[in-house]
Amino acid sequence: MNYENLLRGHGLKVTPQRLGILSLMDQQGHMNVDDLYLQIKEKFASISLATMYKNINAMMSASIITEIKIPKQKSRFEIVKESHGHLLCQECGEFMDIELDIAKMVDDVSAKSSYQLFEASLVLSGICPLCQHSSASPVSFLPVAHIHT
Amino acid sequence: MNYENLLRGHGLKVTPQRLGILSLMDQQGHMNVDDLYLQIKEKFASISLATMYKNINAMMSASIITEIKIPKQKSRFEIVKESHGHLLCQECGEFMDIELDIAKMVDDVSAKSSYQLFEASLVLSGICPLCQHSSASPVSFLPVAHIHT
DNA sequence: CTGAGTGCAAACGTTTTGCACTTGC
DNA sequence: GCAAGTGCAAAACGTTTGCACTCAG
Repeated sequence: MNYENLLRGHGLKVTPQRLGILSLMDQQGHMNVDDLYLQIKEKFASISLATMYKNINAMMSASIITEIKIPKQKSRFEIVKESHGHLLCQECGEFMDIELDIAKMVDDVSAKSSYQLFEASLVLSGICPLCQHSSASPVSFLPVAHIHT
Repeated sequence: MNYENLLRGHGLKVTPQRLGILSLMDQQGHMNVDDLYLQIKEKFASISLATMYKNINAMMSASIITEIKIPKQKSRFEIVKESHGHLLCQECGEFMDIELDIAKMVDDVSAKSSYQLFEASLVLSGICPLCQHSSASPVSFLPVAHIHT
C-alpha cells in the first residue's frame, strides 16, 4: 500500500509521523491508541501523544482510518477498506477480520425498516480454537441465568 | 417488568435510585449516561453522578444491563435481553432494536473459524425513512471515493 | 445491627487545546 | 513563503475513588 498517495489523495500532508502510524496499522491490522503509541515511539522517539491524537483525528475525518468500538475493550483503529466484521477472542485478545456477507443482511434490514443504510459495525466475541483447548482458565463466559420475575 | 425482583435476583439491594435508572432504561430503551443523568435528576434531584456510575457498573457486573458501543456516538445502556441488533439514524438519532437472525450468522462464523462464540454486537447506521424525505440537510453520508494507489 | 449504597469532593486517566517552532509543498 | 503539522505543557473531560453518612434487609 502506498501511504503517501493515500494521504495526499485525501488532502493531508505527508509526514514521517503519519507514515509511521499508517504502516503500523497496515502491518498489525487493528491497534488501540496505547499499542500504537508505544510501538511508534520505538521507531520515532520524538513523537508526542498529542500528535498521535491529532493525526488519528485528522485521518478519521479524512476517512483514511476508522475506529472500531468493541464491547468491554478499548477502541481499535484500522485503515478503511470494504465493509467487514470482526472476531475477538476474549481469552488471548486475538482480533481479526471476517469477510462476511454483510451486504445480504443489510439489504434485508433495509427492506424491512426502509432505512437507507451506509454503515455496519459487527463484532463477534468468543474463545478461539487454541484457547478452547488450553483450558487453563475455566472462566465462566456464559451469562448467568436471568431472573426476570 | 418487576425491577425489584430483577435487582434482588442478581444480588443487588433495591434502592430508589436503581429503580429510577431501570425504569428509565426500560421506558426509553437505550440511553447514554448524560440523558440518563439529566432525566433521573428530574425525578430524583439528590442523585449524584458518582452514584449513577456506581450503579451502572454494579448492574453491568450483575448482568442486569449491558453497554452498547456505537460508532461515532456515546455508548448507550440497555436492560439485558435476548441477542439482537441495533439500527441508528445518524440524522435524527433514532435508535432501535432489530430482531435479526444473528444465530444463523453466528453459527456460520463459528463453523468457519472454530471459535466458540457467546457475544454479538451489531449496529447498522443510516437514515430513517422520515429523514430521507425531509431532505432538509443534504449531508454527504456516502464515503468519499477511496484513493488507494 | 451490619453491610451495602449514597453523595460529596478529590483524584485519575484519557483526550484536547493553545502556542511557539518546524516542515512539507 | 505560508499554511499545515509538530511537541510541549496546560486544560478539559469523563469516570473512579475515599470517606463519612444513610438505609435496606
